[in-house]
Amino acid sequence: MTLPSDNSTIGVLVVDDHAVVRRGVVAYLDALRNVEVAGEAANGREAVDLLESLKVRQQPLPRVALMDLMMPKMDGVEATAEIVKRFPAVRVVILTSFGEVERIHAALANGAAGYLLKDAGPSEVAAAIYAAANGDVYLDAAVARRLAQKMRSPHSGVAGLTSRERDVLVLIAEGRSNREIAAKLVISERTARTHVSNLLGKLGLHSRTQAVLVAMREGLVDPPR
Amino acid sequence: MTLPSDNSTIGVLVVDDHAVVRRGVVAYLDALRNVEVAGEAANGREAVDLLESLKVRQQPLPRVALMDLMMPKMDGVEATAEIVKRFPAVRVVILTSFGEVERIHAALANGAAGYLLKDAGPSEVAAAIYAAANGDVYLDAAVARRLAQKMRSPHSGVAGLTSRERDVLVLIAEGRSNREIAAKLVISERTARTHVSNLLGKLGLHSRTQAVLVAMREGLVDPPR
DNA sequence: CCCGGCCTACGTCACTTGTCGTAGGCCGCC
DNA sequence: GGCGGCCTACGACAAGTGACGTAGGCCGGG
Repeated sequence: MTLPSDNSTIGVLVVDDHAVVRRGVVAYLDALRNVEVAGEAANGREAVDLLESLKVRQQPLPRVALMDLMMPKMDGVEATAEIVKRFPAVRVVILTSFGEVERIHAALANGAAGYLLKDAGPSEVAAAIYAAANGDVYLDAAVARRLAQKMRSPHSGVAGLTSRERDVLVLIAEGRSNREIAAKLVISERTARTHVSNLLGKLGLHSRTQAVLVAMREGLVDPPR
Repeated sequence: MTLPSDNSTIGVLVVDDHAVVRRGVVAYLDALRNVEVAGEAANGREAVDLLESLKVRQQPLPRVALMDLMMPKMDGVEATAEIVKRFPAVRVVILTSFGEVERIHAALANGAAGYLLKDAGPSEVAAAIYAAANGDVYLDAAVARRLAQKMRSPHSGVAGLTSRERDVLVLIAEGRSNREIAAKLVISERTARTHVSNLLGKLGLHSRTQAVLVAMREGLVDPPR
């Protein structure tokens, strides 16, 4: 674990919809001498608003945001994009329960500076914060492995799909029929079926029901609640 | 919030696969004077083993176990059943992220003494522990509402399904075809289709793909990981 | 004992889904 | 300019799916 290059205290914003988790993270951070909890937020919207209000009051922004994915109001992927765009000085580290390849991709593509799983211990959280504050990117070992795994086989996962095929897959995972998909995407039902057939082939599946599970597993859609 | 009837310290076993969550819960509990963390476990198996080893060494068992659902090795529902059966003195309180009706039912049917959501604050956790220690059952308000809601409409949710139909629904939610379902359940494919058709009707659905989503929403199956 | 509900099973029909091949228009890259 | 990939679209066919009605055996409650 590398300490940050300067000695100043690192402000950290904790974003999670579960109070228990925020409490746990804060407990982790309290044990770190050069880290200070700069605030808490229960969802992405709150986080952005909080940063905004700090900015207008010309108060110092936290250097790092520890953020859950899967929150109401605004999820972590959206919030990351928003924060990276509007507050480039704030480095976003994802801290989430699940390692879905698709969300990992999305988060990193949106400028996340790290990705942790919630079974991480205090030292990993610390390492990720220090890395982020230093401008580095920290990936949980399990996450990195999963990412590398998918990289190696470029045509196995959802990564091998075209953007249109992903659109279709998302709709399949919402329980839509081919007809509905066609209507939503403003294409003919035949074309929708072409996309379905092609994506099933690429994923090595034989039915849309299985496709639903793959879409969930890869984090392409939220589990229904 | 009612304090426990006697003054002795309440031992609490914390069971969750996420270290951060355990840390948060422990932080909650540390603030309660008459509660003591009696141990931690990362899954149901560990929890049962820990209780077992305490028992053989004739050490006092915790009065309450705070348990997550959805853990590797042994999930919370199974673990609850096991603990209630083998260690009746230990009251199990569920503490989980999601309020799926089906799991709530399963957990309570297995003898859980409470059901909390992870967005609960410290006071709710405390109330649930005290209630459990007193022999009462504590239900999170949102959970109770959801439960009551489903009670009122006996034939809308998965509750209206026969046990065989639930079996079929679970297999549908695993992406199985009618033929596979028939093979698994050792019935004819026609019969499997009868069950499918009947359960779709009861749930007000028109395709097995939608049934997958309902099964997930109700907690009848785990989201695929 | 009879009734109701459940599980089993079949036939039939309509519809949906998935496969295969084909093909034109568009766009970006070399 | 040519080539490749993508999106669009169709025909035809096979297979899977879902709806409806029917029916026998079993079991538990009144």
